[in-house]
Amino acid sequence: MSQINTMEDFAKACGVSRPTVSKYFHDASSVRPKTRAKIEEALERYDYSPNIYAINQNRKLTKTIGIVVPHLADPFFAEMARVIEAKLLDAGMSPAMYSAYGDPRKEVEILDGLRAMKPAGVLMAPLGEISDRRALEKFAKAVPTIVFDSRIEGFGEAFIGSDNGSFISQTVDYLVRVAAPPLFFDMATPANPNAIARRDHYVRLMDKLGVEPQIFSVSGRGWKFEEVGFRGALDLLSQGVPDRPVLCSNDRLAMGFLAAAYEKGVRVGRLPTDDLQLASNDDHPLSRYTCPPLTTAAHDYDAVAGLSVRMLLERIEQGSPLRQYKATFFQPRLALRDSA
Amino acid sequence: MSQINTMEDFAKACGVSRPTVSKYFHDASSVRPKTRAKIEEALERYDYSPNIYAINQNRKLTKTIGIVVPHLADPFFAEMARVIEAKLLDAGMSPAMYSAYGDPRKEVEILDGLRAMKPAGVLMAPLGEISDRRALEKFAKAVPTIVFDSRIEGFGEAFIGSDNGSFISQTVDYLVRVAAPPLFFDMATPANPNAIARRDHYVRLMDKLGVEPQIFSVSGRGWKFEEVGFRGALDLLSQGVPDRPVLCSNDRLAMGFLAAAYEKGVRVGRLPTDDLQLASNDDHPLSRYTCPPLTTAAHDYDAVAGLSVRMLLERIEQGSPLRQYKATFFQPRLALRDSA
DNA sequence: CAAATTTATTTGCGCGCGTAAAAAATTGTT
DNA sequence: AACAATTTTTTACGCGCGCAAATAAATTTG
Repeated sequence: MSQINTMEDFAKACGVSRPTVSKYFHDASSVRPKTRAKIEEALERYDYSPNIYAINQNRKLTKTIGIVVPHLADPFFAEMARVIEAKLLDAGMSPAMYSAYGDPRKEVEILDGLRAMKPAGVLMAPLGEISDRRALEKFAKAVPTIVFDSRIEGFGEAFIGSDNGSFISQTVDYLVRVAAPPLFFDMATPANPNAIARRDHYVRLMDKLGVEPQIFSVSGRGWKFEEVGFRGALDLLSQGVPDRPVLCSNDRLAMGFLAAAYEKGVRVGRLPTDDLQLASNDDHPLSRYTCPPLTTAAHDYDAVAGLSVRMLLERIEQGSPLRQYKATFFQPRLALRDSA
Repeated sequence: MSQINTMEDFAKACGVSRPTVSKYFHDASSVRPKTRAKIEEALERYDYSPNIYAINQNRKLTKTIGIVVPHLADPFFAEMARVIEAKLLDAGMSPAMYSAYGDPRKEVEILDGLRAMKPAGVLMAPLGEISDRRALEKFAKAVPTIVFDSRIEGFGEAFIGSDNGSFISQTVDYLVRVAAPPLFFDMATPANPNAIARRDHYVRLMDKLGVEPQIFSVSGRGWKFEEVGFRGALDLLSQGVPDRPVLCSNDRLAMGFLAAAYEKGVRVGRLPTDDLQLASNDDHPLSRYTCPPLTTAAHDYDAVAGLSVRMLLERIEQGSPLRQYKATFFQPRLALRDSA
């Protein structure tokens, strides 16, 4: 045998029949140990690997799992995608990662491309308000889809995310204890449903406390949150230092805020000598290394990723859509650091 | 026609023959405008798309281009991958992104998987010293590979990156002008070839200046550079504030350093009232938002990504390996901010 | 050791499309 | 209108493997 190109060739080289080799590649433990040894021995010598295109053409169920996030250059989603990918690999699946990079048209293109790949399932965090809802729903009808982080009603067979209400109530409660009801700092027109929910919860919480909600909303679009936070904080601080703590909708805005405060000479921190207390949400991977380190409410990355993967795999194994839509919200954990 | 599943079905629905439809999908402009109109009209009504597995099985040359980076959760590589992906999409290719997440075994697995996909080519930033050199070289022999950012000798048909010497000489030169020859702060055993080159250049430069090189190397492995920088700086600063500026090998280490300085009450900045000047390299996406904003040498992200893509596409079109290995190094640009 | 059971082999069809060659139809040219 | 040049159709084979049914061999059981 000069050159091993097909499974036929390879089977001959092992002294085993082709269907048996096929079975082996589908599930190595499904053939007798002796046969398996023969195959794996030949595998060493010839480094043959089956043609994935021929395989996937004939299998109705691919081993591919799509991971779709709104923006991979956002460390939160990068970290999320990393954890999910690792868990999928552990389960023997082939993850394929895609990022819409903030563009809803790109999001649809990704789904189109994904559908052509006949994936076993998809784990997706949609862009949010700006997503093409109809396209997403149509996709989820054709491909088992579990949604994480950003919920869109009517899309996907299940949702796994974090409890925005709890984010806000934990951070607000802490700030109230150590200082006063905070000013809420966010983007005026956020695409992300979590951002919207957080603002709503803030208002509700202030109402409950009998305090007038005070919101500073920064205009701006896209995913340059640090820049938005920076501009907004510059604007806010030029009107004087707030007489109460500031709660940022998310850590990336808070980082921009910190940069602006630094530039303005406003000392952020929890000590009596500091000018302003600042808290935030998400526990962005870098929030421990800001100056000062951010007090923030932390996502349970691993729990969200873990349950998302488990639910998708169950759904796939089961072979039929989940009986009913189920939304799971994990509780954040307060990460007390020095900014508030 | 109840359901359009195959190209055969679709061709019938257009009133065109199957080979013509096939030709259309390969190159839409290769069929007569009238025929093209017929096909595109039917495309609207039936939203058929050819089976990618069947296509790729029969084509020797896939349109897939692999993008492989050492760690996607590092904003530098996330940004790099984003730009490269966009450029590939513009060129009509299908990018597939992979991250080794710092693990050399994973890097090899990615390449194995990639080879099975018969990609037209691959753009790769290898892990560096810890990479399985032999596996990489073997891969590059089978698949057109252009290497970017981290150079490994003997691997790939070309290299595009940034000029480490120029990084160091620009930052050092600036620090010498405004203060004094800097202390160099880096990781003791970096995997990345750029880190090694930067330290070498620093030593050479100090020699040229007739100054004793002073290096503070932090032990630590992996990709948690902020943490390493933080620990190292805590250690360094506990011995007293250096009497000269500090130059960090890269921005992520510098961010950790800044956090440590903040904790220690050491004021970093360029003003006379500050205690320490700190400069760095890379122009990490967040380095403008640190406190103080980092003075750093900036990669030309777009130039590196652009040339990498162009060279790979040329190589693919040409159909044969590049006549000779060519390494291109772009000049960094000094980003003067407030940390030094 | 024979029977029952598990596992492997043989055979052969089908997946959806690429592609080549020859024949037919369409278009452009004089 | 007649011819040449281009484009499309027809026909038919091949890609590498999944998968199913029948048969044969190996293993386990009594």
